Amino acid sequence: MAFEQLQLKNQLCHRLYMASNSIARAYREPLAAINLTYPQYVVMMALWQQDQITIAQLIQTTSIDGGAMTQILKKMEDKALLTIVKDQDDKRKRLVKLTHQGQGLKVDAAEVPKQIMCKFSQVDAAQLGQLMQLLDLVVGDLKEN
Amino acid sequence: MAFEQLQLKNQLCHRLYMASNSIARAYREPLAAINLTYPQYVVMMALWQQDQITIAQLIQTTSIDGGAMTQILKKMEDKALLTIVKDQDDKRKRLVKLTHQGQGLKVDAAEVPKQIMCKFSQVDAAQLGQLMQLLDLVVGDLKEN
DNA sequence: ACATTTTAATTTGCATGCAAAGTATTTACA
DNA sequence: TGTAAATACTTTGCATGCAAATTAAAATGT
Repeated sequence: MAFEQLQLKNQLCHRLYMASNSIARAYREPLAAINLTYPQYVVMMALWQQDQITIAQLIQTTSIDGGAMTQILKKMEDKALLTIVKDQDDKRKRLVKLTHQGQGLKVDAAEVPKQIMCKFSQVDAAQLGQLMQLLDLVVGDLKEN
Repeated sequence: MAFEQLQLKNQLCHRLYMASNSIARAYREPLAAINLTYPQYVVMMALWQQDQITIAQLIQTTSIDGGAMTQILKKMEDKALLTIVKDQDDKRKRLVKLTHQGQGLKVDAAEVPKQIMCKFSQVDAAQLGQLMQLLDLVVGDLKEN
C-alpha cells in the first residue's frame, strides 16, 4: 500500500499549522509592546473598523470562538480598552464599545503590521496577495461541511 | 493618517489564523473516529515516517512545542500507541517507539487525508501545491529573527 | 396568551502553544 | 579534574480554540 498521503511534508494542514504558529509568534513581541495578545489585537482591529457592535457581530468578523470571546473581552475590559453594555432594544445582546484609550491605541498599533512586513524577504507583495487569495479559497471550501 | 494596514481583511495573519483553524476543525471528526487529536496525529505521522527517534527529533520534525510534546506523548502512551524509553547512550535523551497497535493504526489513518481532500472543490491540486510552496516561503522568512 | 424554538452569551472541561523556571546529564574549557 | 555552559526534558502558569451544557431573552406557532 502507498502511504504518501501520510507524509508530513505533503500535508497542507501541517504547512498551515506551522505558518499560523510562525506568524502568531512573530506578532507576539510587537504586540507585547502595546500590551495586547494576538486575539485581542484582532478584536481591536475589528472595533477600529466598526465600533459599537454586538458580541455576535464581533465573533462573525473575527472568527474567534464565542466561548473564548467572552474571556478575551473580559480581559480587555479590565485593561480599559473597551466597555460592554446591554443593548436596550434586545436585552440578549451586548454592545462592545471602545474607550477613548482603546481608540487611541490605534496609532501605536499601526506600527505593528509594518514591523511584521519587515520580516519578509523571500516573499514579495504579489506573492502575499496570491497567498491570501488561495487561503480564502481553502477557507471557503472548508466552510460548509 | 491611513490605516489600511489595520484592516482585518488585508491581514495575512488573519487569513492564516482562519485557514489553520478551519482545517484543524475539518480534521477533528475524521481523527475522532480513530481516537486522535490533531497534534497526536502529527506525532503519529512523524513516527510512521521514522520510528525510534528522540523527543528532540520529534519536536524538530513536527514543530510541536516541547512543553506540549511531553503532555501529548504522555496521553499517547496511556493509549498504548507508543512507549518511551531512556536512551542508554545518553541518559538525557528518551526514545519514542511505536507499539504494535500504534503501527497498525496507520492503515485506518490513511483514510483521513482522503476524507479531507474530498472537501476541496474550489481549489485544485495545482493550487494546493502552489499554496504549500508559498507557505514554506513565509515560514522560512519568519524562521530566523 | 402560552409553550416551543431560536438566538445571544456565558460557563465548564479538555487539549494545546508558548514562555519561563527547574532538573538531570553531558560537554567544554580553563 | 573541576566548574561553567550547553543539552534534553519536564513542569507550571497563562491564553486561547472548541464542544457541550446552561441561562436569559426574544421570536414563533397554535
